[in-house]
Amino acid sequence: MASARATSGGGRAARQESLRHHNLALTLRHVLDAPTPVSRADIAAATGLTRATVSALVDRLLAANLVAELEPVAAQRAGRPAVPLAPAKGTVAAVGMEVNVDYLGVRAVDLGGHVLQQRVEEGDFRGSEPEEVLGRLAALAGPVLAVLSADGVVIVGTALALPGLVDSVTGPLRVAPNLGWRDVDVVALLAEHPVLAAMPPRLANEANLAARAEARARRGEPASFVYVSGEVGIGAAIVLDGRIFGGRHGWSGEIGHMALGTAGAFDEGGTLESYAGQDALHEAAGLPRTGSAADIVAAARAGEPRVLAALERAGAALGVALANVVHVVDVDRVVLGGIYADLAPYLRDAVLAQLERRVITAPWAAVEVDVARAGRYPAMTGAALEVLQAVVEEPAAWVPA
Amino acid sequence: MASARATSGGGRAARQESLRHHNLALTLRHVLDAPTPVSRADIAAATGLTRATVSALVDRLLAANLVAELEPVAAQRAGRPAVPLAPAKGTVAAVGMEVNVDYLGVRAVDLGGHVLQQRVEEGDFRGSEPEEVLGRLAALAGPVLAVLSADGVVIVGTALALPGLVDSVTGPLRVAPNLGWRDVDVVALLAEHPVLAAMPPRLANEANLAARAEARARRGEPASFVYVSGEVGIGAAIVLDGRIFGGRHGWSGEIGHMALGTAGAFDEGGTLESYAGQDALHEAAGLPRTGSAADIVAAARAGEPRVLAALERAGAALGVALANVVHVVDVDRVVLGGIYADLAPYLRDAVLAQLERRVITAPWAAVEVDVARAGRYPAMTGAALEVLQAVVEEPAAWVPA
DNA sequence: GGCATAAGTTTAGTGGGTCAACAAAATCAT
DNA sequence: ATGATTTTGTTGACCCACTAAACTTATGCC
Repeated sequence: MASARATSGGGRAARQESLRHHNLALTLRHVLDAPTPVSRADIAAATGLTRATVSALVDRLLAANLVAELEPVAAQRAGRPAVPLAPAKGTVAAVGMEVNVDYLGVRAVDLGGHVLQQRVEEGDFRGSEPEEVLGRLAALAGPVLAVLSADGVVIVGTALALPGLVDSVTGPLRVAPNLGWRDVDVVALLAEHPVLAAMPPRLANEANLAARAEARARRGEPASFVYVSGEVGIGAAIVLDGRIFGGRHGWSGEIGHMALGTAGAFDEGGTLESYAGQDALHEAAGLPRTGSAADIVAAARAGEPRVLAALERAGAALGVALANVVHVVDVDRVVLGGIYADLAPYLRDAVLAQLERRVITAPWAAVEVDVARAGRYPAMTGAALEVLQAVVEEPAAWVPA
Repeated sequence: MASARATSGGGRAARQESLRHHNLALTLRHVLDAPTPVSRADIAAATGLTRATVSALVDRLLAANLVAELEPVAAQRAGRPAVPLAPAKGTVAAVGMEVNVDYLGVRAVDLGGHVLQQRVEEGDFRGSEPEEVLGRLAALAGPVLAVLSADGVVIVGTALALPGLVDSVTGPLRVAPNLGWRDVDVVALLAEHPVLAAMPPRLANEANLAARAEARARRGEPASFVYVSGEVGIGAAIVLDGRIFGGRHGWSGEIGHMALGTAGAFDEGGTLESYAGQDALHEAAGLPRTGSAADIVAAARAGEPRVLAALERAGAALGVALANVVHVVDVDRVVLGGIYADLAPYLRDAVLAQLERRVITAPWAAVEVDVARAGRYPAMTGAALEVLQAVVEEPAAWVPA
């Protein structure tokens, strides 16, 4: 498939239909990405299409319930008032799911990004049994899907975020170290539960999906950054112009395993995770190794010196690793997510210091370090957005003939 | 520009014309990428366009001298024999140039990838004066351009490969450590020479352009890899599905500055370049520091133990750095270029060993280590290909109305 | 109420495809 | 040799999605 693309040069023949598909997607994106409702005339002006064409396209989007007309607001200026268009609410949605080390959950999101339904269960899933955990997940998904169906919501599909390596080419979860899972056919196990049998999820890495949610939360701003997801493991995702860059198999951003080196020589020493992972942090801070992230945050807020020192050291390690990432992919923004978002006040300076010191391009393009804005459980939202992406890219498939 | 893209969602309105542009480019790519001449019917079958449409498109490409009809060869099977189509030879070309530490040169390449003209001058340009060096480059370019013009070749444009950081957004060469150049407005300096005044080159990093030549040399094969360019500095380029991934400013792949850490803690120690760069190699091998790469190759072939040990150590450092790259961008192939291509017999095993040991995804997708195949001075070829890319992507601009 | 202005719709026209029939040039079969 | 077969490339009727420009609708302003 990928090699076919490579040989043929990427891209199929464009027919008349392709034109319409392209412009339909363009129009839809315009409605979805706009911070405030837009009119047909706005879309025409922004895209370069004529108003006639936009009208025709919008009609199709309305018929498919992807877009809705709002009540006209009192116009400020002369002329016929515009009909505001916005993403349709609660008509088309996707279901994002997540299994992580200390929680699992299900979240339904519509095209406008609104959460329609949600169920989350906290717990400790280290060294858990996949069958049992996925059973619990299915139990959460059941009522969510039931309510959506009852409300007449069209469910586009489902996706599941996992804290590990998912092979996007061939399917299975290869390994999720902190769950203790290895070579688990997650889709098959979930398919045993009737509620999900008809809707097999696509799987993806937690960090990549969280980054998608973060990209959406930042739409309108420069959309290229490295998202760092600090949990028990450390994942990252590379976002370029609003698109997640997953790599050949979906395994990009595995910075937790980056070699940093310590004593002796470059070929000895630990990985980033061994310096800045949650467990390493607990240990360095003198807290119980299996504690939660909240422990560290509380201790840091209380100003405990040992904890603050541990955080500064972790921040430095993270900064070195991120400098390497910046050297490899040339991005000029880092977004701290997961536990690092909460710990940012105690980490950020150390991260910035290393970036400034090591990144050779820093004099011309300083690397900025931001805190994540996508809210709690971003990977669940991102999983839903991942599925909705299919609608955004090919709305024609969802439009009645 | 980039933010406008981000807000509008990337992509302009498609009109009827866009259809033709797209299909024209598709058809041209098919002729260019095919290992052997193709017929109109072949293109139709491969692209999904009808033969009628392909005929019309090919007529335009013929009129523009982008494609040529060859003499029919004796057909093997029944039916009217096909008219073979191939990239036109010597009708349309681009000029690639390069200034590097120990040579500079100019090379003209046509759409079929054939070298039409070439001038190379060897020398030592460490700590050189930009004005003088660029003057020499212009002196080489003069005759090349003259011959092309005399032959009636349409010159699409020029590009210049440099061993340093070129800001692709705002223009100037920021820094080329091994030339000793800093904040040089290369385009302005070259424009002072009449031959190049009308054809200002676009600038890019040497490794990125070399990787483009390598990608072309491998067309038809899986086209995702990391290209490592070992010269005095160490650069890399990330190639994904045949496209060079340059990053925000064109500064991706700066792995020479990757922190590997040595004694003490992760925040001390050296960069990859300090372990595996050409100067470091010379020093570790006990050869004069300013020697050439040929010295090392000769000594290694002679089997000198100290040299072999130095190469193994450099290979290990490179392997650690490349493992980091693989973790960040998820590619499963490394191509050794520059001096590393010549040194591959003595480095490769050490690189592979580190990759196998450190890359956590290795069990499911082993990272392969290849040797570059793009020949001598790949960045010159790549620079020309970079310019020709514009024709390949938008042939409509070069087709008479 | 009339005029200016802007949003959205209608209708004719155009460009670039498809489809099907046909012409051209070879091999194959008798 | 001659006609049947096969494949390539071309021709012309048709179709679809866009543009352009006129028209209708709905407001603000004087």
